[in-house]
Amino acid sequence: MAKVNVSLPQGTRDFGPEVVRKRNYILNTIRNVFELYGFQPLETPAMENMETLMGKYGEEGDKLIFKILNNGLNDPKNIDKAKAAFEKVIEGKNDKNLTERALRYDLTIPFARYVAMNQGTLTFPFKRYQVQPVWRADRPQKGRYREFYQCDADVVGSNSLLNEVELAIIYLTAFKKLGVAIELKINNRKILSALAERCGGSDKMTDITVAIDKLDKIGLEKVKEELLQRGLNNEQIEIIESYLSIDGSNEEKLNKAKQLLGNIDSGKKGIEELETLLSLLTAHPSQLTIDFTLARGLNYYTGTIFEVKANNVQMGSIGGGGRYDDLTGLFGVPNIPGVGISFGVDRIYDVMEELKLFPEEVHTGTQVLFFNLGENESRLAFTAAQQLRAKGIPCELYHEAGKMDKQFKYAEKKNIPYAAIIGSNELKENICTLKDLRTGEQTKILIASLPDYSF
RNA sequence: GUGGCCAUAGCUCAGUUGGUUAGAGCAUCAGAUUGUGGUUCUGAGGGUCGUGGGUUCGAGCCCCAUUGGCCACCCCA
Repeated sequence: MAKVNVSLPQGTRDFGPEVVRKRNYILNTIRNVFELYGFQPLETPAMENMETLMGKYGEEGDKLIFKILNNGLNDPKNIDKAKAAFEKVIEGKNDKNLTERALRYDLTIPFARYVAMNQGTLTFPFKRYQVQPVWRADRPQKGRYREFYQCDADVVGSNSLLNEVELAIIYLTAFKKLGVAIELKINNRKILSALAERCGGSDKMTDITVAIDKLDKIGLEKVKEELLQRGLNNEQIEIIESYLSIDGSNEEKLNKAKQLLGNIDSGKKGIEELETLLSLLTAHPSQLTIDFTLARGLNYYTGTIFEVKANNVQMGSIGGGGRYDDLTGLFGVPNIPGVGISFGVDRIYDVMEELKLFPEEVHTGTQVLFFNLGENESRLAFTAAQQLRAKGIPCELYHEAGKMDKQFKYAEKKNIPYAAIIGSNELKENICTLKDLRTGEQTKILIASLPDYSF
């Protein structure tokens, strides 16, 4: 065998037939739930103009954007410009003479761009879902890839909390259908901003959220250390500590939060929103957890924030989202509020694989394999196969007359449940030996009645 | 971007303090078996030991570099 010396770019993967079937199972399940709630599909290009993406994901995010080199850099008339641009890029600045396009980093910003561009023609509230790959120049590790799919649903043009309620139910419904046990964590950015206000100023907001988001990972002491490093004083840290130590049932947590932050406008508003949300979701209490330590990295969130954690498995969040007041403002169209959620498809796949949650049926494609046992036999088999296909039953005719041994093994490997054997004996009587390969049982039936058999 | 561990057949892995021709299981192919697979038995193919350099009489093993994988940090889905 020739030595194959090719490889894949770091952090990317091929998806073989089995894997694609499982992935489609996940995606179709989620898509169906989206459709059920009136969301419409949208697709945007793999690449965007650099300025659409830059500066939208924070300093760290900018570094992780995959940039696309311009064409024609070696053209003599461009060489000087390209060299100058390269110098600038080395200094950490982008330059259009070297790169003016980049691969999309998430689906939310391209969506905001789309809404901004089409605001005149869209019917609001506009509800869309989008399932496409995104790219990040991150170093791969467990549950983290350089190319991965996001599966987002957003509603823009509505301030109603009803949207949050529906999105929460979409999460719960989709994961229930997939058989994945989850906890849906909820918090509200307004509460976090009230906390920042109590600690001396809204300019501390980012420092506080970044630090407390790590609580479950590094523990309280380390969080306090980090807060100190980020320039907060002991009095302020004490307030944050009392905030973080809030525990109990959702109701108890809300009461304690009221005592701490209820006299600040944004805190009061945030707590009210959480209360309303919970009161509308009373049918699903056990999976909903208020988590005041939940902060979410993306800074454009302004209200409710969500995060989905799978139970019984070591894995980062498998979904997240939240409300943003003014995402399209970035593209010159202010005052279009929105709220959205995202499913981490690749991580959901890994979780389902680890917990063995894929149903048996996802493996089967072809239902019937017609054996090829000679020229005349296969002609008849071919006709029969066409009749089954006309009925919508996926089937195959073995590609050449070969040993039965081989044909059985082919069926076994492809997980085909039925073998239809038409040999010289069957040919004479116009019948077919139909064998169920899972049980080993076989029956003879008329070829003419094959399309009516319930496979 | 920073750090740790790893890389031997298609896959999972052995390979002794550096020593002759690098092994096993699974998988593949062929035969035992001319119309009944999954079991069993027999046999075969398959490797410049990730790549490049170095040390040595001699390197799969030691050293350096490089690429890739896994894991942690940063960040995130």
